[in-house]
Amino acid sequence: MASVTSLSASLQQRVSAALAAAVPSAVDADPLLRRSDRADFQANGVLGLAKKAKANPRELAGAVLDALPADDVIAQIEVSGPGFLNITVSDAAITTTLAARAADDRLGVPAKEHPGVTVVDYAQPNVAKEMHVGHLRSSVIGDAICKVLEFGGEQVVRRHHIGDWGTQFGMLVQYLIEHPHELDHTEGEGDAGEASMSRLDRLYKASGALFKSDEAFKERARRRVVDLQAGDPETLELWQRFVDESKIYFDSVYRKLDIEIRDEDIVGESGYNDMLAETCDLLEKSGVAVWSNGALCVFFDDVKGKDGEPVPLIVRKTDGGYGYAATDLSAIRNRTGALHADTLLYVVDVRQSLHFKMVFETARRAGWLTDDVTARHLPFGTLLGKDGKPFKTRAGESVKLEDLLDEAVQRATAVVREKGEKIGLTDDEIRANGEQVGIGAVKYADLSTSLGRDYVFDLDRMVSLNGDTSVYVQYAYARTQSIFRKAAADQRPAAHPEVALEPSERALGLHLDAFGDTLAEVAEVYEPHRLAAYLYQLASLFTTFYEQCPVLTAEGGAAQVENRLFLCELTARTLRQGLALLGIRSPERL
RNA sequence: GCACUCGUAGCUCAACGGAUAGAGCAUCUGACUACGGAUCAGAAGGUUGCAGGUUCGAAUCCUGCCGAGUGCACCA
Repeated sequence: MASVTSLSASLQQRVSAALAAAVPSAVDADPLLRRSDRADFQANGVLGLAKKAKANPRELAGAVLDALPADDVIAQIEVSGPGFLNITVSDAAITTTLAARAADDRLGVPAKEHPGVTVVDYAQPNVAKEMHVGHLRSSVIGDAICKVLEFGGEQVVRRHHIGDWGTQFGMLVQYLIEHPHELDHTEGEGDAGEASMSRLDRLYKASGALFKSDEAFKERARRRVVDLQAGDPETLELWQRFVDESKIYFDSVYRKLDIEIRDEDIVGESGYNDMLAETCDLLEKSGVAVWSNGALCVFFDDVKGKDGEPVPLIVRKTDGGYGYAATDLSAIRNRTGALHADTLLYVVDVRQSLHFKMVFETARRAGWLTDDVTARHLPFGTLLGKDGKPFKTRAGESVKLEDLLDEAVQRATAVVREKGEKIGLTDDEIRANGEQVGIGAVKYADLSTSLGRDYVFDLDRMVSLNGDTSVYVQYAYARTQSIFRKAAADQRPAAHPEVALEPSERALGLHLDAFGDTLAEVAEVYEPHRLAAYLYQLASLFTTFYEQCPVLTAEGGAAQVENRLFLCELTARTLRQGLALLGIRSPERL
């Protein structure tokens, strides 16, 4: 259980010290150490420093070089170009560092000594409604962020802010009262989630139609909303049936998506009902919110509408009802208060940016967000079809999430089967692989592009199993396992620092060493696509190594065989761990 | 109208102020009795929307244009 300092990090420290030795005023100067295509690493920091110290950059670089002698770790160091330092590390240093990683079950990745509490708000489907592609991104990205943060030692509280409250429940409950058996389960129904959804959908549509056509029903539905908000027990009980029924459905979709949603983490909009009145009260008394046209509002200097008039955040509506801002603000109070969060993350559609900006600002004015608390909206873009327009069915409806997942799995299974039969997989294995590959492909496509942008959802491409896809990464893992199955009993992984490394081994090794640094970066900026890029690169470096360096039949003798097996093993563990953090499985045979 | 986001290879996307802007797909050329080729090696492909500015150095920072998307009082 020992964390390992990466070669990059230790070089960073040493170059920094050398900079300080050369220029005493540069105690905290950043050496700007980066990977390089001209050596293993390059330090760019000398240039800026030379400017400040009014020194000749190349001379200064020379002075830094003198303060940084070659040793066990640094095989070579030279001044290049206008004043870059190119650094090459020794083979032995690479192998030794990797051996330390292999000896740790966390691959040498440190966990925070003083973890904070981060509340992540993600995966927020709506009760009584079908889940569509829009729910995919929040769920997949949120899940990956939670896992990466948790791995880094952070205490993560998941919150699924489901849409379980609002005026539409008046209509639904009233309809259920008048048609009491519409949510009853029938004997021997197949897919429980699907059955639940079809009941809810039927009821939603029927009640909606009645609401439009029947004035008397409309009126009864309105009165039912009042009962619901007043906490009438019978009404609440029926409302709860909708929530419970929906959870059966959510559960089945999330199981398919291979994302764990725990019941205690589902705290929907209704979960903050008890706080709404007080939230408004506090805002009004503190003067943060004021009454305008009968609504309780918060105004901002820089938020104006089309007519140039200021547009407020409405916490309480003219009819006395609470807007969703009241709910979001109450949730913040709960999260910073009762949950002691010091970071709040919201994995929510980019279209709600302005809303969150206003909510956070309001919370700051009210003192519910202090300087010690970070609140961040992590906005994701819209899914587009191949035509560059929002992803819809031909009929112009939003695509059901389940249909999309089913199709991905179906296509993946077809491809997996073709290969699987050649290598003798059973039918069950093929089916399992099809799910892991298909779902992985969908998740990877979502996680490999930067968050904020819209991205084109092209099932053909992501299940085509070529190029920058999860399957390529999964396949690299399967190959490592294949080597181990093939290895003789006396061929075991073992690090041999004395064995010289081929170029492709060095490249693989240096990249393996960067796993922890990459995770730290991802956790800091909340950008899972950096991890996806890292894993793709790792898989790519591995296949090059695999091609160029025979493992079991290495010519350098037993020590080289062991050392290469050792590289394979560390690669396998790193790939598997990295994919797991993205919520993607690693089949053993593919 | 105002605000936010974004314009990078034919297409889909990367790039923490650093050297020659990188991947994948598609195209072209090579390599298969294989530690399982779902692979690899290589080629070609760019005025980073345009114009200024800051800097030793800009896709990245600043300003102005052009273009696209999204949002803008009681739905969440």
